[in-house]
Amino acid sequence: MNSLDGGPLYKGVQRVLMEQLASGALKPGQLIPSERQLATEFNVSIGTLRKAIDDLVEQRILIRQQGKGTFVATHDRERLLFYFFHVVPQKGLKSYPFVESVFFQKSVASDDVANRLGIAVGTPTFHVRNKLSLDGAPVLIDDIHLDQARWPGLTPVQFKERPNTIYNLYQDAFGITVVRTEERLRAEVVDPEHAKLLKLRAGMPVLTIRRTAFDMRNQRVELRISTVNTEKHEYFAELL
Amino acid sequence: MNSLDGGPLYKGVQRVLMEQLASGALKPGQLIPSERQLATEFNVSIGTLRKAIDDLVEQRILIRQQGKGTFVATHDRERLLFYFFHVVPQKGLKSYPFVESVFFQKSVASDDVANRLGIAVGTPTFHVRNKLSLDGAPVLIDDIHLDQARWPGLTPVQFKERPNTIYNLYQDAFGITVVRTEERLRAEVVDPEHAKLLKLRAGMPVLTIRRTAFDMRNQRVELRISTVNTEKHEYFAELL
DNA sequence: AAGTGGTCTAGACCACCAT
DNA sequence: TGGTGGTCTAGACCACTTA
Repeated sequence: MNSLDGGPLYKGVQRVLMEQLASGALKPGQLIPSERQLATEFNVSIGTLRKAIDDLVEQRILIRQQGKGTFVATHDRERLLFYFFHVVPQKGLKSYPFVESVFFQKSVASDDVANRLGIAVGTPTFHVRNKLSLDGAPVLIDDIHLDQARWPGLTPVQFKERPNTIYNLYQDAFGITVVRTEERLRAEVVDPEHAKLLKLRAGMPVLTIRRTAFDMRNQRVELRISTVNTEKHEYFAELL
Repeated sequence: MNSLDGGPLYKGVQRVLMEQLASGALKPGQLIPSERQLATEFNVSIGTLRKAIDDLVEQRILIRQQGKGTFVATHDRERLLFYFFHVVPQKGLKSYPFVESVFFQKSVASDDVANRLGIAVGTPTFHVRNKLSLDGAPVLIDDIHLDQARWPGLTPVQFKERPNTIYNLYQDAFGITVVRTEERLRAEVVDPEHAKLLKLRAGMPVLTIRRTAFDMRNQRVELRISTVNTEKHEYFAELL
């Protein structure tokens, strides 16, 4: 009776749960009803209900904790470092970056930015630039591009005085959760502006990462172009 | 009775299956017994048996086909292109690379190679260099390093006249299946030898990918250093 | 002790594939 | 038609957390 059907039963349950998550009816950090409760609510067996949740847990949208319950995932520092930050030292252990704001300005979408965000060229955007340091030295420049229409009233203060990660800010202030990203990497000659910030000589190679982030409804919500000095660091990925 | 226990029952079943796969008792391409059969053999319920297989299917070690059965995965061209080849055109569709052999020689492990393969410096190795072209132009140089002890009797002929992928050769000729890789990427100035092969000017930036491949027993079996011209192509990764 | 997720059972029925 | 994997049920019991 709970509306959505068509395919398998557990997929229907999954869609309903996903919609509640995407709409904000279930908020990040919140404890969701127990499996037994949900099973009776949806009028399915506990096995089917668990199967519906399994996928969401695998996508790290929900987090199961034995004895406590199932929670809606949040974007904490740890999650960022583990799943969304792929620059590591060539030697030594991964660590949290130290972030400094370079600027926050209004802009309009260039050809490249428009294409990657799926908006029209010339659409008003925010352009945020941050400098990230690892082990005391600048290693990475982030150029973040956002559609103004999707982030009404976003201010530099929010960006600069945030205690947590940027994805956490998106989640807290706008109810938008990044669940998936696509990254495209190239080797390029460093741009003069970036060279200065990274304290790199002109003409040196840098790694550029163009990352498109998607929310729970699979909409593009952010384009981030990272420029990385890979003299002492590198990009790491584990692939199946 | 089937030996291995300790944790959950389905993990035990999984370990036994995994051992049969790693030892070659179950070979790539082969149809494994049906779930009902395995369930009675292991003396577990069908649900538990399925749960044991679920993980292996997710790791793409087994492939389920409704109505037909469950098969041991093979390294065909499609799998390679989809899961182990991440260089795509900046514009247009992904395509199969055209591979040419540059050389096949015996060598000894350098510092870097030894570290990444987990062997001692100076250990005898094979060093294979291939040139890969996309859309008619050379884009990528692969430098493959293998521990001679792990690949006894490997010949250039096998490498050059192989109809399929290199991972397929490993599987057919040595019974070694690559199931997981780690990749580390940097931007570097192109090396003169590589520049010539890629028809790149000296001093241009290239993307280097250091990939370590692991088999089913989680042993390091191959180091592949790819040097990529990213003027018209790029490295693509989708991340959760 | 009560509530949660994690494991396991012993089936039934469906969808798909080969013959 | 018979065999396969895919879905679903209605429980039971275990491991863990909190009070």
